[in-house]
Amino acid sequence: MPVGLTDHELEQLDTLVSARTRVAKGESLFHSGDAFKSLYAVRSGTFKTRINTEEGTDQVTEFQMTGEILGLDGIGNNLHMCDAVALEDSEVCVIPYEQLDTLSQQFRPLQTHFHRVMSREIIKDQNVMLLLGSMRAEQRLAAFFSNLSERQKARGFSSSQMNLRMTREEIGSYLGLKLETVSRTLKKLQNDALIEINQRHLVVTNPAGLKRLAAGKPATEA
Amino acid sequence: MPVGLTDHELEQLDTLVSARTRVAKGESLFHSGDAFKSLYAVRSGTFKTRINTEEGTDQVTEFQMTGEILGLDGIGNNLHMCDAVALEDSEVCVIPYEQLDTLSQQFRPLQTHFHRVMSREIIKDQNVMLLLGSMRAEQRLAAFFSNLSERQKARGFSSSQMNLRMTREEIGSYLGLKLETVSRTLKKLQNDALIEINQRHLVVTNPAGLKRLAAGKPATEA
DNA sequence: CGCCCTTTTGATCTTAATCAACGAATGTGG
DNA sequence: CCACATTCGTTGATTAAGATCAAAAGGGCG
Repeated sequence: MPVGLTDHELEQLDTLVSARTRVAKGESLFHSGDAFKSLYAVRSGTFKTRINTEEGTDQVTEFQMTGEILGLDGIGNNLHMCDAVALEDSEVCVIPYEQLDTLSQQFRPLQTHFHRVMSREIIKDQNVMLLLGSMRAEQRLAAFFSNLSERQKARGFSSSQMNLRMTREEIGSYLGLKLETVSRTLKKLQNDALIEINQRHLVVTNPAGLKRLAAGKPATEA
Repeated sequence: MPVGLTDHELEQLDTLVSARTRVAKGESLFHSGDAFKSLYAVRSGTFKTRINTEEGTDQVTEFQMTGEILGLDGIGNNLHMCDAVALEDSEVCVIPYEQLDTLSQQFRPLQTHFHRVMSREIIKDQNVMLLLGSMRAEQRLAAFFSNLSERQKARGFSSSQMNLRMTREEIGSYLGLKLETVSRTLKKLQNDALIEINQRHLVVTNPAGLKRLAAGKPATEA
């Protein structure tokens, strides 16, 4: 976060993220249509965001882990456009948006940082569009696990071993696949010795191969 | 745009978007990997943005019409993450990002507006994710044309009749379909009397039906 | 322990991709 | 202005990937 601030400024920044909320597994942090007041930073746990279709079905748009921001889509219309649901007991920092905006006016580094966060969200979404628009099932799952693995690593956890917090159906919803396809494709990845998966426990046995597959290359070195 | 500004402030805002650039059909405004310096607002014409995959294939992420903003994905890493290509002879306003940031610090309404623009980009992308993740070909094209139609209308043009600026392949790339599928599906929509399409000339003969189809309902009223 | 949710597995069907050929439009240079 | 080349679009036949339908096995939790 920004540097070179006075004590008073730091204090203000501190108050910005002082409020915390617990969200139990299965509970929602906000719903689509709710008035937008705050962004949220995940302090612990995992969330999914879910967009509702007119048909009644819905689709997972993102999984958020510790440190990631929830609610950016609310700014546009002062309304949340998705549901945010905790996949396990979780805790978030509440970031009142008015206050963030005000502080951004005062501290340019905060503004700069915030713009980057928003832009990176756009970049991330466009990468998902790429995945959904042009990858096959195997590639999608390889990309998904590679991404999870990197995010785990960035948080100081093992990149080769983790417990998935989401069901096959949620993974499928995010990746544009049916849960049966997810299950079958996982087995295929396991047969190819890229991963080992047992229920929710994932072991990445061949990270390089997984990454190559995600990039559309054969899993075995060319 | 913001109101309640002094003459001096208005002048500054004026200089923000004073520079214009022409981009000939087929030419690029920027490329993926280029240093990010400016955002661009389309003054006239049409662009596509295109993201490159590691496999060498690429995918259209967006079509931009008059008034829409190009380059938001550059902020995150100070690097453009996509190519922007003019689909016809076009003109853009150059918005130097440094300057925009500075002015945002001074004029809160500008900051607010800019945040909304970014957030709406996120919302839009997530709607595309929904399209790519869970709609069938017919639905995707119905949604695409409904959207185009609305945007035309918002610009004061006919919502029922327009000239497409993009090829079948570009439409397919954007919608996650092959060009042959686009062609066939267009014929199907035409047979169902929802549209008439002749080369690039599109007539929406049944906008309500098209919208229903886009929403996953049957095109004919229930 | 029993119930329910999740996951796996199998058989079949549907959609869109792929391969292939042709026709239509656009643009270029002579 | 016309002949040619090139890009773009349509159409047909076939294939492949994933969806769907169905059933059973495995885990977790009250």
